[in-house]
Amino acid sequence: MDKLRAIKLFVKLANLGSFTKVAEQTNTSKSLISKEIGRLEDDLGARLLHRSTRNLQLTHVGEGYLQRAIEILEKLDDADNFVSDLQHNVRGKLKINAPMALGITDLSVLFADFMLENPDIELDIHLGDESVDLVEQGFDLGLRASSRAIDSNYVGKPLTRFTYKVCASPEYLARHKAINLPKDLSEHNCFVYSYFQGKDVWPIEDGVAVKGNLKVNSTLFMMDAIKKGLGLGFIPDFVCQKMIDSGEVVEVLAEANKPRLTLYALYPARHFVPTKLVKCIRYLEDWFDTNKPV
Amino acid sequence: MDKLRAIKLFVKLANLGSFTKVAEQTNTSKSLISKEIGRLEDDLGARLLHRSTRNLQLTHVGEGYLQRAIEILEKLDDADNFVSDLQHNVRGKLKINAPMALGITDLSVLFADFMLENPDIELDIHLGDESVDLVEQGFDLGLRASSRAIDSNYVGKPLTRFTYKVCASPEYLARHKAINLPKDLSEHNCFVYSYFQGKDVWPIEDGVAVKGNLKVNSTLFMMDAIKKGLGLGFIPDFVCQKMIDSGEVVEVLAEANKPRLTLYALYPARHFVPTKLVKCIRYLEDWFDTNKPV
DNA sequence: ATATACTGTTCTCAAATTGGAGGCAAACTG
DNA sequence: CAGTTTGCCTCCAATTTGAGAACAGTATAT
Repeated sequence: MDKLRAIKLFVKLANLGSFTKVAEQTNTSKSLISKEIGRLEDDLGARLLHRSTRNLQLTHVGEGYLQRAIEILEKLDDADNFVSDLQHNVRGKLKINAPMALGITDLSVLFADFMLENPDIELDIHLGDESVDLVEQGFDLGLRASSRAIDSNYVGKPLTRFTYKVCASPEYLARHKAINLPKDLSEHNCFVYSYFQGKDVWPIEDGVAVKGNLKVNSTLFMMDAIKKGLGLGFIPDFVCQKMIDSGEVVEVLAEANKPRLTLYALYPARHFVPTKLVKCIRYLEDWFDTNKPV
Repeated sequence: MDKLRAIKLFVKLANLGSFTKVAEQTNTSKSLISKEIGRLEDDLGARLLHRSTRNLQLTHVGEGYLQRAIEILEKLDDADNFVSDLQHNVRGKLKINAPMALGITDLSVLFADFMLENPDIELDIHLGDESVDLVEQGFDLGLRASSRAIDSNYVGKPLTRFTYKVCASPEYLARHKAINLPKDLSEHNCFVYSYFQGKDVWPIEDGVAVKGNLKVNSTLFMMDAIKKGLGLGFIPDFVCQKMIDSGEVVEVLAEANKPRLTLYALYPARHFVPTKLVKCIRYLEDWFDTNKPV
């Protein structure tokens, strides 16, 4: 028995004061209403209203139950609306995880733009390179750079493709041995990004073991050290491209085989993606389409 | 779809953290739980929890919905308990309607006894001969004297049978014409009970038109006038019997055909009679069984 | 009075929904 | 790398369901 519907019908019946009218208003039959109210009364073990063919009268019990029933239905509506709001409204929090490695550069601009366009969406951005489980940590969205396919529990929308470049300042190159082959790097001061998975091995060609006197978890910090001519860095192109273009730093080993990664927008579950999240993801896609014609 | 059960299962699921455990605890199957939760999610249009084979995690939405769901279930329990209390507790008010005609005599004793035995029941007794609709006026119980069957909307428990007697004082009879046949009454001073349905016709044999100089809505008052030898009265036997036995008044036309009435305890609906009402009705039956061996 | 219209309930029966069993792929465990 | 456990899915029998008609009763109109 669908108690909820019975309660709804009971409230309606109490308002309209007629089984027939309730049936008409709900496009059902009199018999249904009669049965359903009867079932509810059976379930409660009490009579809710006295019926004479021409008159309906709430019982003492019915009186009290009606009041409570109304409250219950209100609370239910409330709960439904809560869900619906969270689902369809472009409002509320959006908890996002992005790797520090690329968070500081373009993403800051990107999300600033997004927030301008969607003032009702509250962003809660966690930058960090630890591999976190989105669901476990309650993230709505995660950005991941990956060369391989995506974990099947998540949907991964590819946003852009990027690669890494080995950068150094012109001064550094002038003052040190020439770098013609990947293995030449082992004799240079190669900065290491703290959370880089391969740690002391740069994924150039088959991988090159490197060492250096700076380890830091910020590519921008690293870029500054490179610009000062202190050493070499293995830097994502979206971080270093502008400086290469301006001549501040120079790319070496441009021809060497380096991984081409894809930046994914990762989000859990495939059904019922909240619209605010959909909006955000779409924004990400658009932004990378227009601002990053790699 | 039984949304309520789905909600209950969802709450249980959120607590136990496992579809399988919920199935075990509810003696149902995994598939049911899965289906039901799925249905709820469909209905809400949102995912309530992320499931990976080894881990359940409430969604943002699910988190909020859970909270509300718990409140809803509490309110529902509350409503059920309210009904149950009102239904089963031997406490609370009992609104009773009884005809004035017989209310003043035995009923006062009867209900006094009843209240002694049931101190938790509050009686609200309305004496009156106007024919009131029990349900409309919110009465739980009505006492009715009737010769015919009972209105089908009510259940009528017969309590006792009684009849009427034509009474006069010995003095009155000595000072007036003899009364041998019903029609002789028309030449006597016959008191009329105000609310008596037949008004000026006493239902003796085929009915006898009478007239008199007293009209009152209390048989006790009338009895006093009779005892003083002022006239004749058509009096229920439970009012006059004792005085007849003691010789204070005398019955005339004892052989004439007078209506035999039944006193009914009338109450609405045959299902789900509140226990306090059941108790009261049973008390009435017992009382009349033992105290009134007519 | 008699007829009429309208009430809520009951009955029947076809149709929809249901829930359990078993199999499934996935994924955490050791 | 098995092995176990998880949630999900498909299929089918069984139950439940609800519309419609017939019903019993009553108020209103004639």
